[in-house]
Amino acid sequence: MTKRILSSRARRGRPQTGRPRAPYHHGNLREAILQAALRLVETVGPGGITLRATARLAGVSQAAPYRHFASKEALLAAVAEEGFRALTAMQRDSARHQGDPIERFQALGLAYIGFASSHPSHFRVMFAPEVADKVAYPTLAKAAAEAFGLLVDVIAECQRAGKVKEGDPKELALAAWSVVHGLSALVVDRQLSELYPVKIEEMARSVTQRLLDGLVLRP
Amino acid sequence: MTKRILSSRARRGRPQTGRPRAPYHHGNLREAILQAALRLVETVGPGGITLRATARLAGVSQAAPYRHFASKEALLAAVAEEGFRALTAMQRDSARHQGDPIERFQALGLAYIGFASSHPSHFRVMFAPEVADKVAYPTLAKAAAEAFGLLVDVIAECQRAGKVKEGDPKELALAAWSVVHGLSALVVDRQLSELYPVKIEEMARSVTQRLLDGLVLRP
DNA sequence: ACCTGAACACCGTTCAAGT
DNA sequence: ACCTGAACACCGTTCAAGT
Repeated sequence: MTKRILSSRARRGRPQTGRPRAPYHHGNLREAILQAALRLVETVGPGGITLRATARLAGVSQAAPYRHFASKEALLAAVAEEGFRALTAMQRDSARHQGDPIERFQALGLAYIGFASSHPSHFRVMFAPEVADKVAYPTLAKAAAEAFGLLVDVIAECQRAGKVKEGDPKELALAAWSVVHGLSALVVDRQLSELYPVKIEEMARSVTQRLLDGLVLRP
Repeated sequence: MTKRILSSRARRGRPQTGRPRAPYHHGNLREAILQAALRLVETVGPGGITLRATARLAGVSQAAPYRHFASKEALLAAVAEEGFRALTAMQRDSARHQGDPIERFQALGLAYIGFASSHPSHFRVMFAPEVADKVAYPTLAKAAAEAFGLLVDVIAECQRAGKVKEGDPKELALAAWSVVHGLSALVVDRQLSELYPVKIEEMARSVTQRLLDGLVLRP
């Protein structure tokens, strides 16, 4: 407790004598606050990300974030948006190296679960109730839709190549999203720790395989 | 704000003159607090369930809950446990009426998604990070394991009836759990509102069908 | 034995005031 | 135009004191 006061005081206090102060945060305070929030998510978890702690970490007063974010919710929405961007990038990257569309499809799923298990707190913020209102956060909605779009596209590709059953690719993508999201959520929420003590990657492969067994066209 | 103060004061104030006070909460305060928390979860959502509000609703002082719950986390764990019990009951009930094991299997999945979509806040508490530590809450872990056990049992039944592929029923159950949990989580976290505007039940059927296509034995 | 009141260190948010 | 300080109404948690 005492420790916390001291450290926060120290961090947010006036700059140490000798070091000149940054020029009143030359315009990119929004970015600095967002970066601070992203750092907090990774270090202290979703519960520890408070507006005041973020401001402290960014070296500004507790009221300063309100110049750039309407509320804590809006800050969380920005954090979530960054998460969807990172997820999309990871997925795109892992699919790029696969020649076969079925393998690209599986790579997307594995990358999704990989992102979730390596960034559990960030993943949780992406699906937190606070940011569920997509109408209020259209750029977040767009970032989320882009990740989903990757799946739909690859499934359509598989169908064109005659490797996956016919049907609305969006519906198939929803089934696929449900499995990988489900496993990710169970891992992130630590529901599987004792129930089934195998390695995550192994589970991911087995679970996506079960799904593929249902989607793949058998000659 | 003023409204909130008044209403909380009114609720937690001394009993109105005329009505005799209950006999110092004759021993079932734990139960009363738990019930208050369950009511709060349904009415104000997971974010609104605070220890102080729960105490107010139960008509006791803010410190009273600590006699029965070690922390807010412990209260949430009790709420989550109740949730798993209710889920198990709903699932058991919906499967009871099905003759065919495959249909029982599908009924379990539909009941899971049904529970999640009709009690989204409760569902969220059941998988909240605060209660993820199963070692700290063994009775919660047991309640959660019981729900999973239903799935494993039905899958084993399907296998015995020669209707589902061979394999570790736990592994198959994990795949099944992932799909229904995934869809439930996406629904609860309102990820599907615009992406795919069909009714939840329809999605549930389609998604579980996709899974079955992968598990069912084809002659 | 069980509960209350008051206190402490936090929050999110607002708003007048400073540069 | 952008940020700070102080304030307000909340929290979770602790602890001496009451019945």
